[in-house]
Amino acid sequence: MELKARPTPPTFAKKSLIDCPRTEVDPWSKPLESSYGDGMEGLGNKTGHQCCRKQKVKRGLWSPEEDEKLIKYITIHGHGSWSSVPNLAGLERCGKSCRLRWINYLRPDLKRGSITAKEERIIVDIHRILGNRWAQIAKHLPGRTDNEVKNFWNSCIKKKLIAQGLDPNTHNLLSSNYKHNNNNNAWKLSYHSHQQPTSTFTVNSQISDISSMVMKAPPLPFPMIPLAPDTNPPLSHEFSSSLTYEYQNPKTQAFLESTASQSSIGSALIFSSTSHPSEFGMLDESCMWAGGYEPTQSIIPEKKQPEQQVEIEKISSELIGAGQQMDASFETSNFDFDFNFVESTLLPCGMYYNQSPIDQLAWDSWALQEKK
DNA sequence: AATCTATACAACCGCAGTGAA
DNA sequence: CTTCACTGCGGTTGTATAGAT
Repeated sequence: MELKARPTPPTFAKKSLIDCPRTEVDPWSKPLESSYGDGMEGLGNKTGHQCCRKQKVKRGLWSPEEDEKLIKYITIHGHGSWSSVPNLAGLERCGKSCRLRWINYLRPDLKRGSITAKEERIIVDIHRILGNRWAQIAKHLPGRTDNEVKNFWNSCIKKKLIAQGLDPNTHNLLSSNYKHNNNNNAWKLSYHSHQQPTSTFTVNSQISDISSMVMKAPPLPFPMIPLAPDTNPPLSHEFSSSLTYEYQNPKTQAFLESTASQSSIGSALIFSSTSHPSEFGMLDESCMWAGGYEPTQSIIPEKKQPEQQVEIEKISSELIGAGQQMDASFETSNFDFDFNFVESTLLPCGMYYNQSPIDQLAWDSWALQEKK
């Protein structure tokens, strides 16, 4: 069997935190040989994996030799039962460790390299709805693992949001609950927050250029972030349940209905509602908010039939062509697909966007960039 | 040059869910 | 119905490395 050659490690320099986008880490880089787990630390270790307690197992970083053994075995035999993999592959590791190594590092379909700005947007947008459900978020990022998403969130995005005065847990404004420290230009939580959420796009537009903003200027002053009109109920976790959010506008609904009747889309769930955007994910597995990114084939499951894919592309292009702007994600009985449009009148998460000339401008320039 | 500190990310831990015995 | 092994997930820790002092 032929194993994939390792790419030549690129030279890289660690960037400053502000630049955040991940450093150009060589995906195949390995620490010094001497640092690999060289003992049988798992033996008799009360805190080790259950499966490790019965046998001698190595722990710590994997050596290239171990990687090769695992790759070779799984490529030929598949993993089957993970607990039997170590023995069959000739590894002194526990099954759990093998599984983790394969899933997070050795799988051939993993995407190597830094997380892109686009992927970052997706992570932020979905996290806003789902919270720390890393595995769910990772499903929207082909080739990325939950561990990777989680690490990126903790080491990068979280800091960016805080630097903008946004609570990374709720994505709401931090206002008085976070105190800005002029010395280090950072926001620190001082007590429980209770604020208005920002619009989807507001967050995205800031994130896309946060490095320069933070570097060259103090953190964004709150007034730059559009606030909810007085006529709206308070948007917070003590949120009024009287307000109902609807995912879909009549125009798109009609369009999809007509399309569904003559295509493979079938029983598309095209309407749902909730009292708060944060509940979108809980409403129904088949309909969730996941706005903020472009229609993309990358999130379309591979199992999709070619004709379905063509259909999706057609719908996406027609919607875009019609100049609609709306964020939405649908799942039909057969498959799911996502659109990126923003129509402020439809989606409260994005409803402030049109009311802010700053955001409108940011949107336009972002959209322009994305087109290029 | 040596040491310290911060960062990124790989790996581990413990828990929950599931299914087979 | 209970037990147990297995798997998947989220939180946390460990470690190599870059940059600062």
